[in-house]
Amino acid sequence: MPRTKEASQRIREEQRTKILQAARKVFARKGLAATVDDVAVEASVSHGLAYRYFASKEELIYALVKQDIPEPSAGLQNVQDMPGTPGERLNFLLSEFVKSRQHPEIYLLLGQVLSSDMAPPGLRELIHQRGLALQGVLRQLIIDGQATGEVAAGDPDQLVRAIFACLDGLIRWAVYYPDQYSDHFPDASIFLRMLKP
Amino acid sequence: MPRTKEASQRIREEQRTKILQAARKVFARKGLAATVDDVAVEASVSHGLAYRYFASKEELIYALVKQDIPEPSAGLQNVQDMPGTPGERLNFLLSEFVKSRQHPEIYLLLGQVLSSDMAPPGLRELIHQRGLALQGVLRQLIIDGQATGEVAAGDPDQLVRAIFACLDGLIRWAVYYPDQYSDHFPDASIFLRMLKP
Amino acid sequence: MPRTKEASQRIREEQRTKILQAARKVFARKGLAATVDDVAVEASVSHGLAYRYFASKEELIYALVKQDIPEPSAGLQNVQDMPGTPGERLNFLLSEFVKSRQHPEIYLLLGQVLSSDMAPPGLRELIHQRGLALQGVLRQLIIDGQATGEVAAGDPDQLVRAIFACLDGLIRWAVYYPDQYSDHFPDASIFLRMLKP
Amino acid sequence: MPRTKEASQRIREEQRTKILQAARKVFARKGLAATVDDVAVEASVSHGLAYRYFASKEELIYALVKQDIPEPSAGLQNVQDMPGTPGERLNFLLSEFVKSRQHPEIYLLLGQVLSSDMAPPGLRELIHQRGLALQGVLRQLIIDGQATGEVAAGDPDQLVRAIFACLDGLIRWAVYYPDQYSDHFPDASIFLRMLKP
DNA sequence: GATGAATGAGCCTTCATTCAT
DNA sequence: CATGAATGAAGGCTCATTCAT
Repeated sequence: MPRTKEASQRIREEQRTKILQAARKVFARKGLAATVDDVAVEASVSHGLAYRYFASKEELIYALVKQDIPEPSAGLQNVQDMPGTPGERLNFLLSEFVKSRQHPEIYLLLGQVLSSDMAPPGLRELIHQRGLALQGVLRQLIIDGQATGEVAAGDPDQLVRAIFACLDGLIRWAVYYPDQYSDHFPDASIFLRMLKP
Repeated sequence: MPRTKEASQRIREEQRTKILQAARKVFARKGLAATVDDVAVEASVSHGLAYRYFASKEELIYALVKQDIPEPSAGLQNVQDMPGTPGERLNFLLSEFVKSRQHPEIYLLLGQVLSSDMAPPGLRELIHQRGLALQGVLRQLIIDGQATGEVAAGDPDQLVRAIFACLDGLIRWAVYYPDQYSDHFPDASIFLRMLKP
Repeated sequence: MPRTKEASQRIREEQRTKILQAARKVFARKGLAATVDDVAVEASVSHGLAYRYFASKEELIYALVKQDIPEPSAGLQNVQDMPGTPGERLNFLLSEFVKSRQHPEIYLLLGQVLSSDMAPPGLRELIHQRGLALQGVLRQLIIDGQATGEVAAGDPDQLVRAIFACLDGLIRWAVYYPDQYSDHFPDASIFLRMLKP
Repeated sequence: MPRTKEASQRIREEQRTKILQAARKVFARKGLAATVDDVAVEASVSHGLAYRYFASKEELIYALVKQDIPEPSAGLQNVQDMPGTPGERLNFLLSEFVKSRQHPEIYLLLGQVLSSDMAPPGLRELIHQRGLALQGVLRQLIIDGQATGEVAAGDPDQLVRAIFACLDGLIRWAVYYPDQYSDHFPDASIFLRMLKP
């Protein structure tokens, strides 16, 4: 008597999730050159099983990024329409961003995709687009903040880049040296200080 | 008539340099998973020749990092003993650091080494050590600066990490999007602003 | 209420037959490299089920060939003892052979076994033996026919081989280009012409 | 001092030829499912070397068929324009065909490509086209021969198919049982007999 | 000093086979 | 009886490394 449809379905979802989580950890840390077997071992399954869930290593990476990459709408579009001064909204956006990181590895992963030449085609562009979207929102908030005097004068693009760099670098170091970084992950105030007039 | 000892020696050094430069460019951009042949093609030599200068790919990477990583003495130890206020020395140190980057790829390379699992053993530790050394100097200057009121109050470690993150991230983005970043590479002022009281 | 022994038995035989028929179609067309799953899909069962009826892919192939290969007695031995002239018996034998092909795929399958290196050991020999048996009968009839003047003179072995080649090749083409071949499958007369004095 | 250009070139051609010959033997006998390693072992080289000469197993097969498949012009087009009666030209064509086979395995190989589903795309069509071309020439000669009374009456298409079947099957058996077949490979007369009026 | 032919270890992927349900 | 989740051996392919010239 075969397994019930529901049991089968549940197993498939659990395993898929387990493999994706293993892939996140492995690819984020070791780079996309990590082997499917690395992932399988991390997930405590055989590499063969990974191929029942993902047609190829490339598709596994693709599914992982698609699942992990923040939705562009997740607080970006509507931040613009929130009440409060530009400075307050900026504060909110960065705070949210810093707080929302359950999986800092995600950002490492995105970086790996950007820097690896074996990334699935299209993914690099997607990540780039998402980055630009966030950049755009930040940029506008900064310009608005400069108008109200809440943000220091200066080239807004350079300020945006500095923010991005902070985020990128801090996340990176947080993953590699979790002992020293994770507990005291710099809060949003550090970014705001850069923008203080 | 055989080549003179000197000519021979000169050729060896030129080739070695050519290969190392090619390796820097290739490994920094493609990651350590790039092939020895990629490097050889970039250097316009045969892959076989690379093995006459470096015993293995690992050793090539090792030599490259050893050559490129900033010497710990190169302005670190003695910054402490320079004249001027802590704030002035801090300003000087960061300015030097930003200016000194002929090869921003070096920093990408260091990041590749940190994130790849095929890096020569010991290199990760070396890079980490150098980072810690720079961290230490920065940290002390910040503490001193806080004492003189030139630097904002706050956890010095967190400030150091923010600086590092900026450096790391900005360099990374500068390499990947040279059009947008290289010309206007943020100068030291952006870091100093973070530290402003 | 459990199934009765008889119903159970009937189901087993039906399933077994279904799988064997699927296997014939699949292996004959795709070659022995076709997968067990190909067969299971063709039979509309799970691949797991195939293993309840056949211990291995090899055994499935073995059972299939054993079932499909013409029995050596099926009209061979007794053709020799039939009444009529050798020429008449020859005519009868070839006509029977051409007519008896419900499953031309069988012959393709035999060819696949002969040309694949993953065929169960012994099967090749079996097929070869059966071929030789048929050859022997044919050969004797030809020799007898030559004695009576019904068959052209010449090396009987060469004539036998020509007949075999015709059969083999025609069946093959009939399967691959059924539109052009099946309807007008050459009848026995074509073979007889080769033997005409 | 590197090898001279000429020596390198010569080696490359020799090795390429050696690998292609090994591939012919292996693929013709074992089917396209034979491994690249089978080919490499037969050629007494490493499998890695095979990949320096052919980008993939598929391309190896493709190159092999392209090299081995008889040119359509190689005696087909011009047979039509030869002097002599249709019967004489038919005789000539078939004799040439039988004689020209240095590598009877070629025909097995073509059959393997037709019956395998892993054949490079386009190859099947090519082989089919070549077969049809030969068929067309044969068919016309037979029709002409029937007009002059040199060839037996009957459906020309059926006669063509019989000829093809003989060729196909005889070649097959010649390869599998070279002891019995190769020495006494049926000459063209056997085919002509089938066409005798 | 320099080249590129050659090898084989290792990774991606498929599929025969097992087994829990 | 039947299913499909799971495993691992094996084959396609890449690339670090060696070595004859």
